[in-house]
Amino acid sequence: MITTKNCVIRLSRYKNALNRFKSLGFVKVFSDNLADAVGVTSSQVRKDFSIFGISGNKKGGYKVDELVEKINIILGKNEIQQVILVGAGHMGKALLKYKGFEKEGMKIVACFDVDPTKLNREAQTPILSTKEMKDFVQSRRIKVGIIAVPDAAAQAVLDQMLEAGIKGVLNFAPITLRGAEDTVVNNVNIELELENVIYYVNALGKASRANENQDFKI
Amino acid sequence: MITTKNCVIRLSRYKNALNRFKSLGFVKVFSDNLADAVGVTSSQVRKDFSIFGISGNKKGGYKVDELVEKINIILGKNEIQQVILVGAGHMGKALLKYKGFEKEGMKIVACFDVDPTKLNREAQTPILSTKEMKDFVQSRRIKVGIIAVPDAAAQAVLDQMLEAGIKGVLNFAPITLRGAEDTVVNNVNIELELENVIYYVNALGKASRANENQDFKI
DNA sequence: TAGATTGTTAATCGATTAACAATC
DNA sequence: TAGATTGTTAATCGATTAACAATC
Repeated sequence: MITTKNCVIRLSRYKNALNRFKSLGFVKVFSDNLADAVGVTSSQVRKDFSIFGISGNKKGGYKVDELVEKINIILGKNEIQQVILVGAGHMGKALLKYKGFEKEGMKIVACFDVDPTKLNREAQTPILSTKEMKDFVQSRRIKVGIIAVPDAAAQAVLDQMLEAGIKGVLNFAPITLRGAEDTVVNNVNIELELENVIYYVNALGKASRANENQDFKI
Repeated sequence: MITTKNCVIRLSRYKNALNRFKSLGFVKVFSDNLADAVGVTSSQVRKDFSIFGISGNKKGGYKVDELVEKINIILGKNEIQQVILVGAGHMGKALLKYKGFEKEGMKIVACFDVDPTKLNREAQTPILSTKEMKDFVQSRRIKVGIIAVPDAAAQAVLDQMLEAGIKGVLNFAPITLRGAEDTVVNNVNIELELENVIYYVNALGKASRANENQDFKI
């Protein structure tokens, strides 16, 4: 099975679009509907589905319920995914309180921090000492973690997580981390994303001032 | 000038790597050094630079200071970029307190929320009523904003921002927003990013259990 | 100079799209 | 059936990489 990063991300987007279709009462959808909703071509939709072995009905489109179910299985959403979080700073706390994860079947089961003043074992999601992380991860066989620590600490935290048995990491520290062979690290660099927006705003501004829009492609 | 999304993002990464090289005392770097630091090929580095009209010295590599300066100008980092934030919930507050933006010459100058209990005009970064947004944006000619509101409110907030004159938006609401012709919307969907990590962890797990690693490409 | 590195062109690679046979 | 839609193959498009002349 050859998959590409983009096509997994699109699968998540199809799922989100399908849930919206479902709440609108749709029972079946065509590749065209999904394409419009996600902003891709219908060829792309059918191609993506064929990569993951998802098939619909010739002429009949796809049944929304079945399709959501198939995608959820592929994305591992048929069971609740337990995730740990390292870093109880501003970003970490925001993630802890974020409702979106549970809605999507992902649950932060514990948070870890090196700062003793931040610990709180009684909280709904306990904030524990980073020293306890390895035991916690191993006893619960947790495979996924989130890093929300300052950049200077991020690499060391990643090393500790991988050593504890974590296989996949979502990193919010503004430094590109790279994992080992059989692990995944997904870097979300907020500064960089904002920088990117600023670049295009300036580029668009220059383009419109010079009437050269056609030279810009975003 | 034909540019691609990826090549602007790489430009930010080069800049970050260069700052690290600088702090290590490097005066000049070669395309090879940057390639290693960012995880691309040296061809890619030189190609990217040529797209942006950045040139170095044949044989002599690139002078770190000059290169950083050139990249900063391209990315619009030669002056402080004023940004507004809409949404003073958990994520919004975390972004307000986030130190990384100012370090990178980007400053959140005001936050807006519809909830009157959240307003705080005296805070270091004032939290104002969303009703005041348009005036604020127009009088200060602000072009960039961040959305950190629940998904159900996101589209309406985007419309208000564009109407006020905002040209570029970084959206953290878990719904893909699309802007108008001459605007940029960059969607950062945290749920989707975590979902993506989970997919690959499961895929790697399956691959290693089945000894089929060669069938997976990430 | 000889060796090394840039800048750019051509080749390769991969991802997207168009087209269409199969078929309901 | 006729019309419409899937699933897949082939064509296209764009991005990355390799190669190398220029040159310091």
